Amino acid sequence: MAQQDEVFKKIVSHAKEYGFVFQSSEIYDGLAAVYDYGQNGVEMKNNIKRYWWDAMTLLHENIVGIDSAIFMHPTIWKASGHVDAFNDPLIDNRDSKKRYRADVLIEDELAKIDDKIEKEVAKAKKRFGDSFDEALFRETNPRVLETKAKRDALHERFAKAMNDNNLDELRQIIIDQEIVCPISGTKNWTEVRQFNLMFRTEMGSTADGAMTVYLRPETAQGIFVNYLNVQKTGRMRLPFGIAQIGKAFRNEIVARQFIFRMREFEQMEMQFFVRPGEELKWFATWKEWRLKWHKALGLGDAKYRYHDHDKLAHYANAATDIEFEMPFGFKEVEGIHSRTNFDLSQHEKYSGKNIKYFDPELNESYTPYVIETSIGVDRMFLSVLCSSYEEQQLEGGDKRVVLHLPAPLAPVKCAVMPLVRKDGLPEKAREIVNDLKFDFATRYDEKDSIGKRYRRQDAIGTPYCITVDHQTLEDNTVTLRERDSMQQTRVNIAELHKLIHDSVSITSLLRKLG
RNA sequence: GCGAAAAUAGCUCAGUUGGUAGAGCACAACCUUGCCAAGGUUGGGGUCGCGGGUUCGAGUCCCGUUUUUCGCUCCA
Repeated sequence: MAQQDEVFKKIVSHAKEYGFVFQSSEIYDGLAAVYDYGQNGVEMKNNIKRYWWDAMTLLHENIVGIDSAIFMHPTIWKASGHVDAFNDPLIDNRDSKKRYRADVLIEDELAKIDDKIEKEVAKAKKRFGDSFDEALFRETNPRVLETKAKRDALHERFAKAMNDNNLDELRQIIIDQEIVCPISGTKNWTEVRQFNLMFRTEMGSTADGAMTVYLRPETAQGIFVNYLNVQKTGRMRLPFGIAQIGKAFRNEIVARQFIFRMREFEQMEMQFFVRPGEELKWFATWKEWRLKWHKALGLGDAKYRYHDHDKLAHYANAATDIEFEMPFGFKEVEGIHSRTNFDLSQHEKYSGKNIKYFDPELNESYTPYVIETSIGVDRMFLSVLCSSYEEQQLEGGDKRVVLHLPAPLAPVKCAVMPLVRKDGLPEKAREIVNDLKFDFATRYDEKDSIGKRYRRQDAIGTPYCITVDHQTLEDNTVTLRERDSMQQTRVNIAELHKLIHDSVSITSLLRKLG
């Protein structure tokens, strides 16, 4: 395990050194769990997205894409359950390490004070028997009145703090009331923190007219609220799917492991709408299709496994993860969920609009069931990077660091280099670049020894290096050097385009999917 | 969130009991060689994460803070 940590550290360093991933805001000491993609990272990430997008929208005639806005009507998040599920002020006790809802602790305290009053009343009742005037007692007894005054003051203070969402005040109340942890019995409390999954902001430039909106915590809802628009304008018939790639935002408490868990991340989600009762059949189909998509990259079949959920979320009736073996263990890369008709029903309820699908074959309206496939772009990126990284021992004691990226995902497809920087070889190499650059990400490099230049390309996973030598000037042939095998073949310049295209295009991957 | 460790050049790291910041690689220019990195010359790049304190003097000691990593916890 320690060795694997070392490898992961090297991969993180490599990602930075070669322009794949940088810490966000690095010159300002960084921003926790936020990362930027560099010049090579963005190319690879775009290739991953292209592969997914094309696999969804080109290979399935009943799947179309959309691009919904990050801002959505706030009620959408009420309907989806995101607002209620994560909106509590939480406080930890440092000694017991238990976490409590601050408002519940204070409510318990209020209840205790109420008990005190009731006890006082009960005591008096016992003492005075039948002649006891309870109402009068409550209104006149000084001890009851004093306790009740305290209670009301506390309640008012608490209500105001909750209303203002004043977390410091909530903590101050807990301290002032000397509330102790039921387990440790101590008052060693942390700050009160709002545990809120969603990032909140305001829409509207004037303070009084502003409305609270959220940065979407998932892209799926943008699909649900548009599904009928797409169905009607695209003349879609069930079953059909809507695909979307976009940023999502979650205020994770613990965000860690490089780009595996970030606060701002990118999702590729596809919601597949089916007839009620057919959802489990489609769930099984998508489970299989999605794994096939992963395996076509050739990162190694043994690196994948399913993880079926035993505990299901409130909206699901079946769920599985596709896990990938990262240096820190098997981790979820994609989730496939049978979400029932939960989301669409909720939106129907909260919007008050009829968003049922009219099925012309059955001649009836119903709320479709949904199969969701949801994959994290950044996690996908990390899995590709980790499984491609190798420190290779070569014959003769040499070492090289090479990224065995699937060629269609590589940020640079080919590098053209003159063997020497004279005799017209650079000019010839430039000619080749100027032809290839229209179709492939192509680099030119003439600096340092040829071996060094090959290694530089290995480090960023460039599948092909094309070298121009003196023979090139005579017969228009070059050497084509392949990254993984380091084998060189002599080919005519006219053949380059096809040779490269056949292995670096996204199409070559798609064909494996049939 | 709790606990532990770490932070010095783009990367990997050294820096003695506190005394004027270093190496290798990388980068730039020039020369040389020319098919699997690490020839020569020269050069650029660091207020040692940030803030405060102790001291005549802090990369080094103390406090705080930020970020990262690991374990626990939480969450999908």
